[in-house]
Amino acid sequence: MSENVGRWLRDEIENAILSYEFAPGERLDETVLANRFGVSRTPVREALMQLDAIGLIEIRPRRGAIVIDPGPHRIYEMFEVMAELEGLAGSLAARRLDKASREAITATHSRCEQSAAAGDSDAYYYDNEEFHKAIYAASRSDFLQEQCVQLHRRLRPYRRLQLRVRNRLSTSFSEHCAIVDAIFTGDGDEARRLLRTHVGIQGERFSDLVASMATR
Amino acid sequence: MSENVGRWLRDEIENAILSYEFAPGERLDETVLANRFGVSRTPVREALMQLDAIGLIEIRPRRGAIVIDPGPHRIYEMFEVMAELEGLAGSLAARRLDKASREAITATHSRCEQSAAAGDSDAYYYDNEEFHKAIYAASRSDFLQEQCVQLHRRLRPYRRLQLRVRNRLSTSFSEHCAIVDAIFTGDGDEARRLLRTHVGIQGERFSDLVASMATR
DNA sequence: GTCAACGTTTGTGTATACAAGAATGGCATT
DNA sequence: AATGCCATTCTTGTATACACAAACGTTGAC
Repeated sequence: MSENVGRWLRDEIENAILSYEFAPGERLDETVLANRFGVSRTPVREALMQLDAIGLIEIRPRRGAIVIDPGPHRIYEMFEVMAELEGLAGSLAARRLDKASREAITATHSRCEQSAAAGDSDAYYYDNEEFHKAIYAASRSDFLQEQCVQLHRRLRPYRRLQLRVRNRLSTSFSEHCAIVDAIFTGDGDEARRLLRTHVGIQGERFSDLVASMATR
Repeated sequence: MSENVGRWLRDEIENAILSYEFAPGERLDETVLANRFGVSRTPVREALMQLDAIGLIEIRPRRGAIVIDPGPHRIYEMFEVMAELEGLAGSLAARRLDKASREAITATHSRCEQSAAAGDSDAYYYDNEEFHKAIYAASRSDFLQEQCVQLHRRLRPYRRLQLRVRNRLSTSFSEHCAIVDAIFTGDGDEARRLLRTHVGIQGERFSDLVASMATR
């Protein structure tokens, strides 16, 4: 639990939104939330203001807060930006790689290998996250790392859907192998290119998924 | 003035920070701010929470808020990310250019030409901003556009310093010409490359500036 | 029967009061 | 004289109360 109620609530509500407990478009009543978490309206409001600033909810003056529904198109746009940022992280990582980062990438990469081999998509989902975070860290750019982590977090629910797709686990892992190779050989441009497609493909897959659901 | 006091305060304090009225590292006392703006502490706190979420200030639990001092290195990192995002915007703009965007770019571009010819760095500063925003808009990616505008805003104070540098106006404008060319001919890769260096060079110039001030 | 206007109700926006934690200064002790 | 501890004070964190705006339902008129 966090140091003060406001931040704790922010994390709590953020998780609830990201796990679809609070559905997109749903109205968030301050009093209801306050009762639910057993606190007064004040910290609830503070949490909501922060979530509004992050862009997870929208507070319409005097009309309450609603959970933002990004919509398929916007989610695709977010993946597009994510791809670009990860590409940059990869290219910087290739240039600036040091021993510690190299070890971190190797470690998370082999954990991915194990869970991919076991076909455990839940484990892979988690290990994959750590792998990507290791690359952000290896970029040695604090700002870039923060931006990546934040966007990664917001895209989490949409990424989760995809690993269940047939063969995605093994494809994803073989892409990882090529990325690790490029970074370890110091080929920044190649790392950038590979990461951009590796991430970008998720946006496209998401689009396909939505399209197939819409036409069904 | 905005629709409610909290948001108005957020903008007000944000501007004060970006214009160095509240210096980096300075402590922001809630009561003092409340008195200064003639409101109670509640909306002040709400404004501060939002600024914390955006990353302009840091709220240390039970110890008050301080204005974040990014420091030269972090500012360089921010320019690096900005360069990447602008590159993406340019490449998308080249691919998706429509009549309206083309006209907007042309219009802002020629305004830049005029103020560059007049040697009016203040006017150029403003026109340059509009030119870049026209490119963001031309990318037709709402999310990317928002991210760009936000980062652009945060980097504003550091960009302002640089236009005073000798010859920067004409160099900047000739870079613009090449960028417009690439976008209008639909050469996305070239637009990306040009924009990346056009923006990236500002980060480097900023570094040089800081270095020269430090060794003086 | 339908639409508009008014009143009621519900929920947000702001202020204030109170509680709890951190900083600061003084006093005592070594 | 310096350092450590305790008390006081100041500031933040949370709750509550009140004010005001918006939505909804009801009633009346056309």
